[in-house]
Amino acid sequence: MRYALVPDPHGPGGRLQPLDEEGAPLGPPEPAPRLAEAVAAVEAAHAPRWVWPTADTAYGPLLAALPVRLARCHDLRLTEALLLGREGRFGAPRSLGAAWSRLRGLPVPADLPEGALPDEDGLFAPDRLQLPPGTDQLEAVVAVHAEQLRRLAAVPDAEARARFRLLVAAESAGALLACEMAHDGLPWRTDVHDALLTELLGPRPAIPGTQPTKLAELALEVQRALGARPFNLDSHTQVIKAFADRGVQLSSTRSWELKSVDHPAAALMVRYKELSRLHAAHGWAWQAAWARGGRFRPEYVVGGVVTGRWASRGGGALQIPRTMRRAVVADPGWLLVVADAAQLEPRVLAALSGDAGLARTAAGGDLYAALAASAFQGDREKAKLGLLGAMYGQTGGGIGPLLSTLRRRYPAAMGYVEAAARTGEDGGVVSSRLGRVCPPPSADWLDLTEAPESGEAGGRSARARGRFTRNFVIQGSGADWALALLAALRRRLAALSSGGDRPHLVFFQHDEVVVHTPADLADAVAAAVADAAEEAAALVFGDTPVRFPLTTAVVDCYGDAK
DNA sequence: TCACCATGCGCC
DNA sequence: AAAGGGCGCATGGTGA
Repeated sequence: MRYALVPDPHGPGGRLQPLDEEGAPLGPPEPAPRLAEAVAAVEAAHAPRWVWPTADTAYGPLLAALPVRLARCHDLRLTEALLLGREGRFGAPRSLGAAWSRLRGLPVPADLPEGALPDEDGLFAPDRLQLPPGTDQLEAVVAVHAEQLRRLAAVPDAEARARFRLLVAAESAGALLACEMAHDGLPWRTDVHDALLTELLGPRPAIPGTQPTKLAELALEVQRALGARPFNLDSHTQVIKAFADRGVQLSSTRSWELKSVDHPAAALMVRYKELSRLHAAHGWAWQAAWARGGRFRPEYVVGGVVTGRWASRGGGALQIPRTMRRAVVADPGWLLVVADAAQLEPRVLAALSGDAGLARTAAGGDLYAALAASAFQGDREKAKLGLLGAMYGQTGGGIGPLLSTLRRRYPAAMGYVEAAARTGEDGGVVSSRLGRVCPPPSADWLDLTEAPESGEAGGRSARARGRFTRNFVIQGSGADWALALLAALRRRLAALSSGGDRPHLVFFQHDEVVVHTPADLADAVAAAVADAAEEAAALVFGDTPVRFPLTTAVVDCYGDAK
């Protein structure tokens, strides 16, 4: 059973309507003055698939008042985007209003900029959904949903259709989870974070915005070592000039270039940049903005990356420096289960391409070691560099011989990524395993000023797009697997409880999950993660000898995991 | 003054 | 000859 749900623009109410599996109404709209209660009752009775314009507008605001977590949903906006890509209309507006307008032959409104809310209390307002004035929101939800189900049924080839439906379901499960993680937050010990910052940067400046003492001292040391007048170390041009004045030519201030420079100021400069970045990106200002009340609450953007990876908005959730993970500490009586997929992308390549030889190296624990043993005389570093280079489209850096070896030993795997690259160079589109389609060539890829190179098809930008599509099939299919993992894990975690407390996912970063759990459930959670990983592999890749093992740690502190 | 771009670096 | 994918964010610098 399915249930359409729309919240009222203001207040705690909304409307529901039961639907059959084809999306046809099973009854009239049901007004719900207290939406959370009505939803909880329906969930208990039917556990339907909830259909709404977007999870962040319909589910997110409901969470505080909702006594249960909902099992399944169909997010119209995310599904619309997936369908549009598949139908060759990548990037067309995907709001409820846009989908409704296409259905009715009306002018299609452009999407609002991501994250731009009209105003605080306009969060659920119909205008955010871009519906034409006077349109009944519930009617639009029901109609667009039914149409999406028809479009899903129209995907040719039964296997591709089944996989694409899985993608739609997993993407929607991700939307539920993203709302829940934003609501629950990642445990963040402000005092530990403070101590860490103080240790590295000196005491917290009394006046916010002023430079911490250790940064100021380092700046002076750099200037002294260069015998320079005071200059702004945060300005590339001033730094390059200061070094040039001492006869050190820099083409940039990148740390790898500074590290290769033989001058005492260079090392100091590198240290300054490291600390300065920490201060700017994850210092006290960041803490005040994002990590108050013992929780870091980032906003995740499901499908925010074209490959299907998630993005985040505000707080740099997916770029927390490793050193800062020390501040992520489980609540008393709770633990963190940290699990990350070991060498996900090469395993994805092995499973996608069906390369029997590569699959053998991916049947056990350390893929790179197995690869090294069979093709690189045991040199693990070479094996890793070569395989990563093949997946990213790298050709320089002395990697040529490694690629030749791989091409000889693993022709199917290398052929797979090379075919994807050729498709991209020729202007075509490629898909992930579950059927997420990459964007077509855009103006970015068409550099008309580029000089055509003799005897070669396509120029620099064509090859750049080839590298993009080459990587898309891997990164996108890895994201498919991760979404399936999340959905499976979320379902398994919902079945666990200890004295009314439940484990919940608190962090997800491409191929890594963190579960915050009552301590006595930690082993059960670890087992659930392992089971979910296997389920994801079977769902996404079917019958494959490739294993997708996880490295799992049960810890008090995120910084202690691996 | 504001919007935008370039640089550089954190994560995968 | 050389040629590495995807992001978000802070800062300085530029031009309208």
